[in-house]
Amino acid sequence: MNDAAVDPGPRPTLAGVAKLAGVSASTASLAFSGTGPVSDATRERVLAAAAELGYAGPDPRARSLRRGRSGIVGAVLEETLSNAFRDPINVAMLDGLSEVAGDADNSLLLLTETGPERSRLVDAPVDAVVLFGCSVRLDDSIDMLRRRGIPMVAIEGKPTDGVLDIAQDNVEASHALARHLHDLGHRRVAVVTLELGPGRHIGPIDDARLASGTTFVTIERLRGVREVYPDAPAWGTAGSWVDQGRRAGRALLDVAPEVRPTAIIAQSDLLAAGVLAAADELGLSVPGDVSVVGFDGVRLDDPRAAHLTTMVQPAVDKGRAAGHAIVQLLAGEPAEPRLFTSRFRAGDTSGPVPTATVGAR
Amino acid sequence: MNDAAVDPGPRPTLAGVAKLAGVSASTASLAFSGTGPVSDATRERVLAAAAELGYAGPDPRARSLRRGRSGIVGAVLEETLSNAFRDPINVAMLDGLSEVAGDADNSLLLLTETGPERSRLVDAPVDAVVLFGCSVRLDDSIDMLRRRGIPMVAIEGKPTDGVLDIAQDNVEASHALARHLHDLGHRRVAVVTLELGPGRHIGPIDDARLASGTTFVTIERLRGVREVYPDAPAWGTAGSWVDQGRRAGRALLDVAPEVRPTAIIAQSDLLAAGVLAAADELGLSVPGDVSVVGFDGVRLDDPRAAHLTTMVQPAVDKGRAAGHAIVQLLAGEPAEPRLFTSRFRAGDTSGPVPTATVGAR
DNA sequence: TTGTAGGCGTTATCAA
DNA sequence: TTGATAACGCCTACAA
Repeated sequence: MNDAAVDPGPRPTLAGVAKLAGVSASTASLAFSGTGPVSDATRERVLAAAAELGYAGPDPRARSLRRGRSGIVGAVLEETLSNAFRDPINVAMLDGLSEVAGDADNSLLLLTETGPERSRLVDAPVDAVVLFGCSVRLDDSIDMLRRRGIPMVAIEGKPTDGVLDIAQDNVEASHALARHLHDLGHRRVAVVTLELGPGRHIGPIDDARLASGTTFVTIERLRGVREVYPDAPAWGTAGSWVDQGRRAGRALLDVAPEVRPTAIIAQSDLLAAGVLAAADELGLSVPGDVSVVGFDGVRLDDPRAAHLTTMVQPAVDKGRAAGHAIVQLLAGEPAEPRLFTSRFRAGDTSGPVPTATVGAR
Repeated sequence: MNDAAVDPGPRPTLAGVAKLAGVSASTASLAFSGTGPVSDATRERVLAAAAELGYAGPDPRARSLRRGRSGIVGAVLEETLSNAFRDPINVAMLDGLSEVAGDADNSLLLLTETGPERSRLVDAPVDAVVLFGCSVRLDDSIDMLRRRGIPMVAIEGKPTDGVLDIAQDNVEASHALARHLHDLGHRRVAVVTLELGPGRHIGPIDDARLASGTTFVTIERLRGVREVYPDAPAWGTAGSWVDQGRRAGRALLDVAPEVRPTAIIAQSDLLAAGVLAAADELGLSVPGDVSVVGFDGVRLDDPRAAHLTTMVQPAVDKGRAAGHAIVQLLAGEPAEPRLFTSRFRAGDTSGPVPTATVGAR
């Protein structure tokens, strides 16, 4: 009749299917959801009608309004994806979360709150949210979500009211690393930090800068070191990747031997790998001339960092714990905050302080 | 009056805010969306009422039903996140996509279709979908989405009806790599492939296995090599990570010199890095004893692979292109398929065939 | 500039 | 086992 075969017309709806099948919309709904009692004959008829109309099942948007659930968990990162995922530790946490969330039929929505622009976070149809390290910048959004009753979990975030905390013993673990070096006799020790926020300032961190820092994990890890080395100089990086560590390493190590640190504590394994590369380029032997320790305990492909002295943290478990917490909160059950502990792993990148620093080489 | 201060009661809605502000719901809606004419006084009143009730803005679920848009783009991967993100090439593509999608106010929903279980893909409130390499396994889901009129874009997928193709010159690029080795005199060349699907079979790939393979990119890249080396043996891996390449390298190289390949073509840079590690462990020099080439042109931290001979592909651009296509399709505009080309990059891991294979070492 | 009305597509509740 | 009814919370013509 009509030559406009191009326009498929309005998409079929459940109501349309029901009409064609000669049943009520509610019955058709039951036929699809599998919930509730429907005779086989009726179900067949509904499915046949659906096939005929090319109906692909209930519209997820309508369903989520009606049910009050979207099946989506927001994963909030404060970096671009390529920066965040450059470090395997983040991928591991996300993987653990994804596993548990997936088992509960939830998918992950990637939310990168990278700037101060109006955040997509508050406009996203999420049932719950996991914050991967959250800084002050997000406070407004967090407020909105709290008002909406959206359960929130933070992994290594600054403890915040109404946000369940999945924490890591960053202070103690960093303290332990520093202790390890102190026991080896090191007295001139420098720290290469993760991004301190806000902004991506690269270079020495003085007290004023530190006081204005926003990234909780960076501050905590530095604190742990300074419990042992109160005056340890800190070098801030733009984030956890090898290049940044290399750059920091060159800045810290390419100086006269008598002022050169005998050990460097990097706040991540990736940064440590960069420091090792820098030492290599400067002709310094590790741990002969300088000791290097990392943090995270991730598997690195770089052979130089294969046996890094580091603190191993249970990253996947942390992600899983966040997932479990979310699932519980969504079920209306209470969830407990968690504190994960790191384990010291001795490698071959740390050793006794060089006996004669001056003139050595 | 009531001692139940614990129950915040039902969440406030736009209607509630409107009532408190003494305006109609539609006016309140306008006050929030910013669209349309509202007097400043009224807006103030509405916002004040919202603040008083703790209303955090329109419910995204209701909004997406009403508007027919959720602001969500699905990113479909066929692996666990940690596997997918282990290779920087995937992260790069995702980053490009995220950039463009984000500019258009869309967020990415991570959908890992890792098994044959009922897919979450068809139940997710997505406006559009980007498939990262899609195999036959997804055909049913793709069908559903097509019926629903959800725009789909595939990056390096098997060309499929109704799915916009963002392609890569995999055959030609692999051909070029093989040609390069052929020109250097190599005649005994082996291939280390990406996962072939279905399943994660590791080991030699014979013709029957190849015929049952599902992963398009793997098949294409192998095809390109076989145009030059019709009989090149292929070793299948479980995926693109260094360990897999190392394992493949050991299997292929730890044999008598007279049958050992003089060159290995890895289908990714990560796999190539693994092959280099294996060669190193076996005491083989590169490219003295064996040449190794990769694919992708990603930046690797492993110093051994710093100057890998490879084909550089514009991964971020591919992700961006997918994003642009999605944005156009969502706007009802037509979008063109794209074909990206790779660029040969000579490194120091490929060289002339060893003159005396036998007895060398 | 504001209000009224209707519906986006489902599903929960209840009664038949 | 099925059907009628009523939301879920919002937005957008259109009328006032």
